[in-house]
Amino acid sequence: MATIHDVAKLAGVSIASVSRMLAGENVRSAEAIRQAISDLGYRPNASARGLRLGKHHCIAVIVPDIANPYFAALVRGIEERFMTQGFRIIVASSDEQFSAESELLGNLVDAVDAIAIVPAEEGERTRRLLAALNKPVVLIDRSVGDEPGFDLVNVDNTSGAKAAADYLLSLGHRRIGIISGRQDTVPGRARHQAFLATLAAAGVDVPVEAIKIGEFSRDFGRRAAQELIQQGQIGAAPGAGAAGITALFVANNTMAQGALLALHAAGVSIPRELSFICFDDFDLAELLPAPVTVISRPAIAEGHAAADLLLRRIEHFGSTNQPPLEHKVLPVSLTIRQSCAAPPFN
Amino acid sequence: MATIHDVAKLAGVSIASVSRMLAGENVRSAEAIRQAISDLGYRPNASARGLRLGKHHCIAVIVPDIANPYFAALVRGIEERFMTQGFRIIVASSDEQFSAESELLGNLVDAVDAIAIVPAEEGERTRRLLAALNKPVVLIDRSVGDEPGFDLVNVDNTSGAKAAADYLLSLGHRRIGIISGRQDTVPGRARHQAFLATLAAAGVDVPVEAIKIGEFSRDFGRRAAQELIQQGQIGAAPGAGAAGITALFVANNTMAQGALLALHAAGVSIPRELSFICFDDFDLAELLPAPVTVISRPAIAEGHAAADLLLRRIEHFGSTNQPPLEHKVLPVSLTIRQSCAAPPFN
DNA sequence: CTGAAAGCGCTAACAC
DNA sequence: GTGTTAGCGCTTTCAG
Repeated sequence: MATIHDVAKLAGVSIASVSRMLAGENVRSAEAIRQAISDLGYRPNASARGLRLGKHHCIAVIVPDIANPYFAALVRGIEERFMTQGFRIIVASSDEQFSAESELLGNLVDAVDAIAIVPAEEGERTRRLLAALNKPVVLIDRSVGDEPGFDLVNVDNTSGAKAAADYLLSLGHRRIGIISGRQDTVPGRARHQAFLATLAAAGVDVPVEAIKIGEFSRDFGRRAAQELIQQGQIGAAPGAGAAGITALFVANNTMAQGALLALHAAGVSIPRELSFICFDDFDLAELLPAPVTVISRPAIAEGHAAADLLLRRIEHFGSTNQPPLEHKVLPVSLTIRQSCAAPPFN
Repeated sequence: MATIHDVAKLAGVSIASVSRMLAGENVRSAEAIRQAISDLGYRPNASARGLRLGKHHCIAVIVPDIANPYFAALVRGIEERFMTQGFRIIVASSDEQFSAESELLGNLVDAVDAIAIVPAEEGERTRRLLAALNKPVVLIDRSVGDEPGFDLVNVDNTSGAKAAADYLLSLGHRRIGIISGRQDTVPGRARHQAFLATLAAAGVDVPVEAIKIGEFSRDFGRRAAQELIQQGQIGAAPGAGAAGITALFVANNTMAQGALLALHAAGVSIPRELSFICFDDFDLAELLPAPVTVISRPAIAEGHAAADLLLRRIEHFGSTNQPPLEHKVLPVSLTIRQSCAAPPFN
């Protein structure tokens, strides 16, 4: 690999001139240097530059699971923005584990200029971990306490859950079930509470038997739906099911897929026996026997927004006038398809 | 950030001793050093180490599109292996563009020790580009010419396509259509040819009107299916369609999703009017009105295999006795669900 | 077993 | 405008 010295020698100048030209300064023998650079196929050594400048032009992106389509799209959005700015992206999956996340962060801090993260855990220890990094951080989708102290991008979970509830209500449903994600996360809590509050405001109470709370995973979604079925909440014989629910809200796509799997296996007909609505769109949602009505959110746009916030903060990092903390909330939208209908008589 | 000097001073030794301890050598004051390290929260600076050693403990992973679930799973597999070995992963999407890929590679080479890549293009110029990197490279899914000169991991496309053809044949289909991906790629070619060859061996010819070849994209899949429908190959009135096809093979998941969308929009009933089978499993394939029968491949395992090959090559890199080039072919399997049936009478 | 010192490739004073 | 030079933090000779 050619170094700056080789270039300087070939061009007949000092290494300083080469370095300057590379930095965009005016140099007399610019042409000769350019020539030498291309002759030698010289490219500056990233480690040396990183060592010298304390900058790496590299961002760490940590998500719970890169194989989850939502996170993949999010990463894509972040990538799109940063690549055009000459930054590299290191992506890693935390597996929803604080310990893994903490280890990853430990390995990556020294190699990156900033961190974009969907934290595995929203507790105080995550906030401390992140703060200790002493680097620009942007939180995505989830927060870390009420006063995170970092920029934050997420979607309007409350409006989304409210829209879902209003829609179900407008269809005439009064006995509604809900499968929610972990309540120690912002999306988990916001969606759960907004949904129930909207129903409550309309005089509709959700009995505890019809509330399932657990991991944001396909597996939990499936188990929760199975329980609902076994309890007779869903799919009881028509007429007999006065106690059962006529509609189900599921708080994210992975859980929804699991629930759909269980519902399908049990032969529950959607929307005839049960109206189904969930948060997050997913691939092929429109191809299902009853195309699923969803609250969709803009994953790629979230990635862009997060990148923009981070870029701004990187720019001002170290200087005294930090831009104020920003919390960007992106809108979600109700995509009506065919998984919801008026409740059956009984 | 604490440096090795701080640690040395606190432990009352020279920086050399600290460095040695870190390298695993025996040192008298190991205990004091360990203490100092943890007191200061010291972690070696990656750039400095990279500069000094010419190694970065970092791998570049380049895929066409990280938002494609197959590639996301592949990346996950690679990640799993490397993370436990203390390597970082830089992921980037090439968008199926040689130019983008080439630029990415240019930006990344100096920062990584090896490259895992699903090349956007399989031509000679990609081979040259990769060879010029002078780093360990593993090709995944696609090759770069007949003599790539790199380790390669892919799946048994031929057997998979053959299995699909045999299955359709065994069901009694004789008029079969195919939607294939770009023929300048290994998977595109292998699947296409094996499928047609298997049919031909059974005396079944596929008319040119029933062969669609294009991008491996959802969009092309949709267009191809639409054409098939418009041409009267699919969905013609029963009895009238002696010229139409009774089964369709689609060569990958994204095209299959597009085709399914078009078929669904046109009201084609699967498998009553048309049997449908495709390469690659996809999320929720089992939830569709007619759960899709597929040839599934082990994305995560491919990632593991690629990582293992690369690890081995990194280890021996520079030494004289290079391990021989390896081409690892992983098996695929036919997952029978309900999208295929015997052809309708007419 | 240990410390001093050289140097990886680069940038940014500093002096001209 | 230009060249010289001092490190960035680390590993690794080389003496001891």
